Parts: sequence; C-alpha cells; structure tokens
Amino acid sequence: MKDSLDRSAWVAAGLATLAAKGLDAVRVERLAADLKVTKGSFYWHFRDRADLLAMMVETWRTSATTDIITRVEARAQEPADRLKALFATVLRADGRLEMAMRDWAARDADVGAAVAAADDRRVAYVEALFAGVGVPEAEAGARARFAYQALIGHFRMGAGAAEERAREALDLILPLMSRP
Amino acid sequence: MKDSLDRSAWVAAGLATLAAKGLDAVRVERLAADLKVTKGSFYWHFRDRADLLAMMVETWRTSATTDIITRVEARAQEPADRLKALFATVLRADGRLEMAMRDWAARDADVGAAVAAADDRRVAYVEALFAGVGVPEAEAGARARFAYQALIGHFRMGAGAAEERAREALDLILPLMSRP
DNA sequence: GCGTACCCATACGCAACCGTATGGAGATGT
DNA sequence: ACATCTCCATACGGTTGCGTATGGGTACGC
Repeated sequence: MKDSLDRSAWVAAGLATLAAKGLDAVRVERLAADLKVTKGSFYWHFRDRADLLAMMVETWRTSATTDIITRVEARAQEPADRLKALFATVLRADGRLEMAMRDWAARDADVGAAVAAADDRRVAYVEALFAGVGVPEAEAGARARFAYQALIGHFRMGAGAAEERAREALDLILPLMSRP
Repeated sequence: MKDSLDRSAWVAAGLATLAAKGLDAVRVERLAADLKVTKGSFYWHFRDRADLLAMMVETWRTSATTDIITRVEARAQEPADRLKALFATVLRADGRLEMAMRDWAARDADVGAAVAAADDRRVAYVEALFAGVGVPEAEAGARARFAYQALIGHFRMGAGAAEERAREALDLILPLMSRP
C-alpha cells in the first residue's frame, strides 16, 4: 500500500515532463512508463488526459500565486531591498515550467486566463514596489510591466547561458528603472 | 503544370501552421490536406519531415536577419528617430512566428542556435542605437538586451490585447532607457 | 507519337497513443 | 473466512501519423 500512487504523483510527473519536453510530450503511456506502472493506474485516477491537464493547470495556478511574493516579503522590508531580492531570487529559478505554461497558454484559453491572472498579480506587485521607491505613479505601471516582460524574455532566450550576465546587468538596470 | 507545387510552397504552409498552431501541428498529412494534395507530393519534394523542418528554419533565418533592420535604416536617419521607428514597427507585427520559433528553439539545438544568432544581431543593433543617443558604453549593452527581452516578453504575454497600452508605455520607457 | 522526366494519387505496413473492458492481487472491515 | 474496496495489469479496438512502394497522368524533347 505504501507504493501506491495518487493523483498528485501523476500531476507532478506531468508538470516535470511539461517543463522538460513540452506539452506534446505529456502522454498517458509515457508518464505511466516513467512511474513504472501501466495506464490502468492512470485511468483509475483520471477520467482522461484532459482531466490530468486541467489538474496540472490548477496545481500551477495555486503554487504560482503564493510562491515568490510571500518569500520576498519575509526576506526584506524596504521596497528597494525587496526589489533587489525579488529579481535576484527570480533570476536564480530556471523558469522552464513558467515558459512551458506560456507556450501552452498561447493555444488554450483556460491556461491563458490562468497565466494572465498570475502575470497581472505579479506586475501589480512590482508596480507597488516601484511606487515605494519614488517612481511617479504615472510611470510605475509601465515600468513594472516593462521589467516583468524583460524577465519573461530573459527566460525565453535561454536563461542558463546568460545568468551571470543578467545578474551583472541588474545592477545597471534596476537603478535606472527605479529613478524618480 | 501551372498548379504544381515546389518546396517553397510546403515551407510556407509549414511556417504558417507553425505560427498559428505550434510545431506539433506541422504534420505531413495535415499540410497536404491544406494544400489540396496528398503526401505523395510531399515525399517527392522532401526526404522526410525533418527535411521540411530544416528548410523552415533556414527560410526563417535568412528572412529574420535581413528584414526589420534594413527597413528601419531606410526610414530614419538619426539614432533617436531610428529607435522610435524600430520599436513602433516591431510592435505592429504580430510576432506569432517569432514566438513559435522560440518555443521550438527551447527543444532543438539547431533552432536554438539560429534564434540565438538572430537575437545577438538584433541586440547589437539596438546597442548601437542606444550608444548613438548618448547612453554610456558600459550601459548600452545591458539596456539593449533588457529592452529586447522586454519585447520578447511582450509578445509572449499576448501582444494583441495590450498593443495600445504598449504603444503608450513606449513614450515613457524609451526616454528612460535613452537617458545618458 | 514515343520515350522520359516530373509531379502526384493510392495503398500498404508500422508505430505511438487514446480510451475501454476485464480480471487479479492485496489490504480491510466484519 | 468472506465479501468488498482499492489499485493496477493485461488485452483490445480505433485513430493518427510516418515513411515506402508503385502506378498513373501530363508536359516536353526529339
């Protein structure tokens, strides 16, 4: 009984291969092979493949909205420090799941809505931080969205190769973006 | 004889469905149906599916490196005007093929190299423009890459919905990024 | 008008994958 | 010890897509 699976194990495997190989690699029989079982197990826990995909989105949604922000809030107090902590933390992540979710979002309305909601929430947080360091209200929103877009683009352009350069560039960019 | 196909017709159809529905929708038999022929035609012009995909990448590579920059060079002379013309022009494009190429690049080394080469060339051009408007040499590179990443992120976050907002934000962001 | 390329249609085998049907092993309550 | 519930294995039919084999039709040289 100890080695029996549940839905979360399939969801975790699905998200792992989604991040590594994309959505079209998330196949029932392939996941079953990875988990050392057969699809008999899968169709016990899930109605069909769409059922798994829906739960994958739901799992990502809840984790994506309560993950980074709360960690940054605990680690730093001043808005300026929180900005540095936020971008430094985010740059360390690999972001492959984030990118895969966005590839998926481009072709599925539900996923698109979930990703857009997460984006809006994060951009609003960055906007608040910018406003906290003295950026004019009229510009804080545009700068926050611009910075967030740059983060997405950074991951999309192969984060691994340029991570060190990105960290150095942050010392030049962040003061510029924080300028009143 | 007038309605006979050649490789370029298949490549065009492949790039169209790549932009619209992603790489996994680029199937031999589906393209054949779109072109009102059968796969007998395809396997006359191409060795296999990989042959088509390789030519799609090659076609994109040559068009992507000689497209936008030359147009901007002709339309404006001063670096400041060229910067505005460049971003305004690029924002008008839909960018779905660009995004699809990047989704593809994340999982194929050859495509990744082609996209990275195009990115480097474009970033170098933006860096030269920034340097031309008085940005310090030490910062021009970082700002150019940052701005280019933001462009990629903009398209990845659904360009259509936010196009008007992006155009307005450009009037706030571009002066900031051009600041000496 | 006849051969010869060129271009495509048709038909086939093969593999991957989906979803279903059915049975079986192991734990659990009574 | 027996029934039952949980979880998974096995086997099957159906679909989609790849690549190959083979033949037919059309233009074109000669």
